[in-house]
Amino acid sequence: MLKQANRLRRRQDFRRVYQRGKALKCRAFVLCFRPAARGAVRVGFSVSKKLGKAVERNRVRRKLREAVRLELAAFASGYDYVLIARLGAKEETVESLRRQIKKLLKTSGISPRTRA
RNA sequence: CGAGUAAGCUGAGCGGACGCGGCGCGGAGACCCAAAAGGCCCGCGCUGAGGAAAGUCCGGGCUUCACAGGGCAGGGUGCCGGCUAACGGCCGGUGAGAGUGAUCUUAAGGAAAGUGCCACAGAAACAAACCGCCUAAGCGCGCAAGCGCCGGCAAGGAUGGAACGGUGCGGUAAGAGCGCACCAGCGGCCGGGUGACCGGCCGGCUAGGUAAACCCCACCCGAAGCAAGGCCAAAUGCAGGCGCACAGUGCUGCCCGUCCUGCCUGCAUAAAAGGGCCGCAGGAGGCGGCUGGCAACAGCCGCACCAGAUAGAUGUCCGUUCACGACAGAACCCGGCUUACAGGCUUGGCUCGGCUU
RNA sequence: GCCGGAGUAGCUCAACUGGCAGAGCAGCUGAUUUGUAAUCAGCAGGUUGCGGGUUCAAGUCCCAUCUCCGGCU
Repeated sequence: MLKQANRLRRRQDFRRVYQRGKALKCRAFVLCFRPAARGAVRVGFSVSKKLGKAVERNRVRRKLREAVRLELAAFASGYDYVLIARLGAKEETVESLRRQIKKLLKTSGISPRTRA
C-alpha cells in the first residue's frame, strides 16, 4: 500500500488521465500518465472484473502496488499515473512487474530529475 | 479387520525485515481548501476478513414514504405438534417410498364444487361394445334339430401408462358385488393420541389419472432500500402550472376511501468546487458454566469488547517445520437456505459382514 | 446494493394450449457443365447449458446450478 499522498483517489483525476494523458503498454498492464498541478507522484490502479473474482483481483492489485512502492523513486513527481491491469498480470511476479515499470518509465521520456 | 451410516470440529504454524487500514496518545509543517469540518506528514502502543465473507433464494431489524385503511387482481406457503423476532428455516413425530440394516428421502391439503387435458393406439379415456359369450323368457318360421327377430352380458381377446376394484368359491342361458370370504378403497361408530394418525367393529358394495393445468380451501404478504435517511457549510436563481380545483403523498396494476401541504413541478443540482459528519458496529452478538426440555430452544450467572474502509486496508522478501496449503475477501446489521472446498481431527455413537475366544 | 433477459445442428433462428425437435445458410454425395459458380435430387449432423423432480410423456411445468448479455442507483 502506498501512502495517502501518493494515491490517486478521485474519479475526475482518473478521467483526466485517461482523456488527456499518454499511454504505454506492456504484457501485464497499461501505464497512463499526465502532468498534474501538484508536485507529487500520484498513482491509481484499475483492475476490471475481466481479471477474475474478488480474490484474484485483489492479488493483482496488491502485486502492482507493491511493485510501484518499491520503484517509487523511478517515477517523476508532478505527474499522475494510472496502471490498468491486463489479463497477463495474473501470471507476473512482483520482480517482473518492477522490471516492466522501470522499462516503461524509461521509454516515457520523463525522468525523476526533470521536475523534482 | 473390512464396508457403511450419523453427528460435530478445523480450514497451516513459528521467527525476522519493509509496508497498509482503524483506534488511542504525543508531535509537526503553516501544505490542500473561500471557510468550517476534514485531509495530508512523523513517532509509539493496541488491533485488523470467512465457514462459507459467495449466490442473492427466503425471513427480520433499521430508515423514509401517510404509522400502513378497504376491495379486486397478483404473489407465496401447504401432513401434525413445537421452537423462533420472523421464515419457504430448525427440532420432534405421522403417513408413503428406498435399503439386509444403522439410516436416508419426501411441495405430503382438496379430484363426490366446477372447468380443461389424457397425443398415438383402441369399440370406448367417464360411461363405451370391435371381436366375443348367450338364446332362458317373448315373437315368427319349421315335424324336429335349428334359424331369424326382439334382446341380454361385460367373463375372455385386442389397444394403452391407465379400461370402471383384485383373488377364490358359489350362482347363471351366458354373465355381473348378483351372493359370500379375504385384501385394497369409501362411509359411520367405539377406543387411544394435543394432533397428523393408529387399532377394532359395523355398513353399503365402488368412486380412473392429472391440481409442480386452471381452480377450491386455509394461512401469510404495503412499497422501496444505508447510493435508505438525517445534519453542517456554501448557493437560493430561472421557466412553467393552479385556483375549490389541481398537484403530490415512491413503482406489480386498478378502483374506492382518507390524511397532509398551500403552493406545486421542472432545471441549475448532485458523479459540482478535493465537500465533511452522523447512520457505522455493544449485537434477537460471542465464549464458558448451571437449570428446564427427547430436541430445536429458553432462562439465569460470569467473562471479554472482537474489522469498520469510501479508488476501498492483510502484501513483498528472508529463515524454518509439516500432511507442501482447497474454496475463497467484510462494505448497514442479523437469522436461515443453497452452492464451492486440499486435507486433518473427534465421538465409553450405531449398523452389516468376516475371523478369533 | 437492486432488477431483468437469453442459452436448441458448425452459424442465424423456429417449435401455439406438454404429444415423433424443424427451417435457411454452411457441409458431404450424385446429376448438369470442357471446368467452376448457380440450379436440381439426396444424405448426414442434437446429452435442447448442466443436475434433480412432477407427469404415461418435459425444449415446454417446478427446484437448484453454470455461463453470457443488459438495465437502475
